[in-house]
Amino acid sequence: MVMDKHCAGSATSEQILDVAQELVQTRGYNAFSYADIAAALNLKKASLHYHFASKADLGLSLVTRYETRFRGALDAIGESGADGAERLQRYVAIYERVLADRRMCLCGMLAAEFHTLPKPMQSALDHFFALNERWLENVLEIGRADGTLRVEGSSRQEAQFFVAALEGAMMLARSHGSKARFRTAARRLLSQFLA
Amino acid sequence: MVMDKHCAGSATSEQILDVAQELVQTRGYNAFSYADIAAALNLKKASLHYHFASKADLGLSLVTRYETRFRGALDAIGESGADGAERLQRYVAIYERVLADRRMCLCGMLAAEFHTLPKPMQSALDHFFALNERWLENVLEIGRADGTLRVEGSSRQEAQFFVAALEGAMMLARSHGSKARFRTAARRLLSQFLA
DNA sequence: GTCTATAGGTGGATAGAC
DNA sequence: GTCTATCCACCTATAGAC
Repeated sequence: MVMDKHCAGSATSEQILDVAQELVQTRGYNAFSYADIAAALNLKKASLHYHFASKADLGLSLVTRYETRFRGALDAIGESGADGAERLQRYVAIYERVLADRRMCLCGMLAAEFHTLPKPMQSALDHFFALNERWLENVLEIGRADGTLRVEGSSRQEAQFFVAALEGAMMLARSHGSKARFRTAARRLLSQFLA
Repeated sequence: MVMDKHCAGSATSEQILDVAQELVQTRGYNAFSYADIAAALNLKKASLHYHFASKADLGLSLVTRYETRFRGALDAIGESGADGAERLQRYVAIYERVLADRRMCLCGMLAAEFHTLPKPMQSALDHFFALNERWLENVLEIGRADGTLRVEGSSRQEAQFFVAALEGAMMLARSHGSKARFRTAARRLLSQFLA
């Protein structure tokens, strides 16, 4: 694997991203600091700036890495040759995996803080959601064609609704401290699309 | 009208709450400061502490006032003698009114920041959502009884799903800067319940 | 790559004059 | 009720030694 300058992708850089991601998913971008990360990794605050010059850089790396991983999961589904219904179920399964104890979807959390984020992060977020919606739109059309999904009306709008409902369910389930609550809502959402 | 000590409910206190509410709805609890409010009202930071001793007090007042107003709107619907479908439509209309330019539902925004909030605010949030879900559950049962709503399965779970979908739609519509996007999702959600 | 030290700013909060 | 003045903790970020 090729590393760029500064060895982004180094073990330490990845650990920083791991800790930062958990912090953002549980507390949000505006509620975590370099001090939190340094403490978790037994480093000093200043050392973090070697890997990510500014908090904005760190935040952007967070979103792009998240999207890359997410895209990988979507690609895996696409290459599986599954039918529409199976693809949709696996999409929901990705969200369930993302949602650990008190973790919200990284991009769902950042969407709440949207207007306080640096521009590059906002653009990356737009890109993430556009990717999701495009992918889902395609899945809905596949399912409509193969008869495994019941999709009435615009598949574009249905895809947007699907993402919104999932993110909302995650957010509210989290404040109730209940992963089960998310699962119930997710299955409820899924069931209305299954033929 | 009776005022409590400190004249909570005074003109200035209400103005502080108004500004703070807009700030929380657009930026979140962790991304606004007493300095922001002071600047907007041409006051000094220290003066704000006369009305709200701490930021936690201010935050709590924000949520309780919001719930009181929300409850007022729900009561008005309840006393109207409307059928189930009309009640549900009016519930969605409340959310549409809440959503100004870049404003998210106050409690939806705070739900994202949940684990960083002082305990009293967390309890107030739980209370708000419990109120909403109870009220909605009742409406769904009314609609099922009068034949104006199509509700399959547990009305409790359907009510939770309804709130989650609305909040999620609001959050994502906001990061796209489009109120229209929320309306589309809201109508899509409504339509699946209308008989 | 990580450290110490520090700069420069902002956060919420308090004391006391008016 | 609002002000000035101040406190202290914390923030992001930088410079330079090791």
